Amino acid sequence: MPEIASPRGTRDILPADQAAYRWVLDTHSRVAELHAYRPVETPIIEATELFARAVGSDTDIVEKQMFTFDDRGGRSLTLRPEGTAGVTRAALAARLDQELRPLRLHYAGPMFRAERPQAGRQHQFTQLGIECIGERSASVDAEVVEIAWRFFAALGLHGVQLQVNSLGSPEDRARYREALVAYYEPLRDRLCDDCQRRLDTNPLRLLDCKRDAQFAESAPKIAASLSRESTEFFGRVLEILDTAAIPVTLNPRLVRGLDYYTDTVFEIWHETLSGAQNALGGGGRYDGLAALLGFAATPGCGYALGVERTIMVAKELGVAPGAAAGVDVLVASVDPPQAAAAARQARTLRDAGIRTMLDAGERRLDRKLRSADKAGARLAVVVGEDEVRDGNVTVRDLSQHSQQRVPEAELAALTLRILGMQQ
RNA sequence: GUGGCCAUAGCUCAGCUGGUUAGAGUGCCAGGUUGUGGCCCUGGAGGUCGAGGGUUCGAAUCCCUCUGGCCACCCCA
Repeated sequence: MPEIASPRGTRDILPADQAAYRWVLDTHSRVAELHAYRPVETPIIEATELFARAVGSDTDIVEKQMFTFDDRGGRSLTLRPEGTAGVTRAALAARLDQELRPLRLHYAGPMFRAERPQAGRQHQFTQLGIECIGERSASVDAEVVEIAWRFFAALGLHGVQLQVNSLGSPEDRARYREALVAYYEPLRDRLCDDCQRRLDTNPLRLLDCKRDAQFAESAPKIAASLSRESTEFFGRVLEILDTAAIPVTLNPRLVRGLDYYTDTVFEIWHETLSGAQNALGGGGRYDGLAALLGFAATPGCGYALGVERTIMVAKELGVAPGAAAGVDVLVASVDPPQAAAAARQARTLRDAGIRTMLDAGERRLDRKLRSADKAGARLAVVVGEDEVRDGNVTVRDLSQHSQQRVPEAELAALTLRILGMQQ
């Protein structure tokens, strides 16, 4: 019988990988909370309708990338492909925006998309992000971009590049859409199959088609379709970012894949990611989202970043932490009769808050010490016949090659002192 | 979803044009040391050669299907 493997496009996050994940997640929580964002968690499954309405039924995500199934009552559920729709639903359903406005939230967790997997693209991946809900202001947009920027700075990730654009209001987008259709319609026969379809379903996406890039060059620019309000709004966002010394690249062709975006949109790119998946994340303003979900119109702005891609880049740059030792002290018995005594010493150390591994098996002492090394323990406590007879323990410093025998009553205090921990 | 490359011990890989019981390094376990690690020596375990089917006297090797990984496209995290 063949062994059971993890499903296609999924990965186990094994102990050796945990340090890097925690580093990224903890750093993000810290940076977000430094900006007064509070943590929130939402279900991994949501009503399919949530994403159909929020993300847009003509988007790739909803068209072909969702894991959707019926529950026993025949209701259609979907494994969340992104976080903003769920967080917005949760916040507005709980009326949190009526307690505090704007509402600042951060989150992290697994997301699911059924694309063909490859490096940096999995069926299940981890995303973290923030949402600022309830205020339309340039200052909020700049804050959101700045938090992303500061997050990567906190990780020591150099070389991130901010791509920024404005899509304007829904009306602006509609106008721009018309302009694009008017421009592309005469060219229809010369467009690729995908683009011919996009022309009818989602003309904005024509812009980032690589095959038809030649036409995009002279296509109408979105800036020309922006209302005065949106133009000024975007101008203020850029101004604040400039004041904050956050370098941005204006990219008029940047069109985010999700329908709910309005006005400011941005992506974060890194050159070390292979060309196809060069985005660490992206975000923007979504003033129309709440209404799409059936709530009172409520503006919002946020971003989402890929944890696995961030770790890939961090490893590439050599700034990711390696596997962390999971133990401080190994307590080893010498012969079987000392097993109980060794267990007692281990309990003493654990009561003092020291990560302690007990090895009271029947292996030879030298093998036990070898394991202690491998596990990354800094100290070994040897419990043999003599120690038990005299009420002592031998405390060996594995890096100093030195050891001392002390009364067992002093074990915890001595260990804490050597480890540099507070009593 | 479309196209291409790939799949041999836990890991990194050998295995010539199909020919007996599939190898190495490393890791793991044990012995060398009546109780002291990172080195060394010796031995051992570990593979239905990704899975299933086919061709053949004979398949890790050739063919088909499936599964999975990688790459490109699409798009994004």
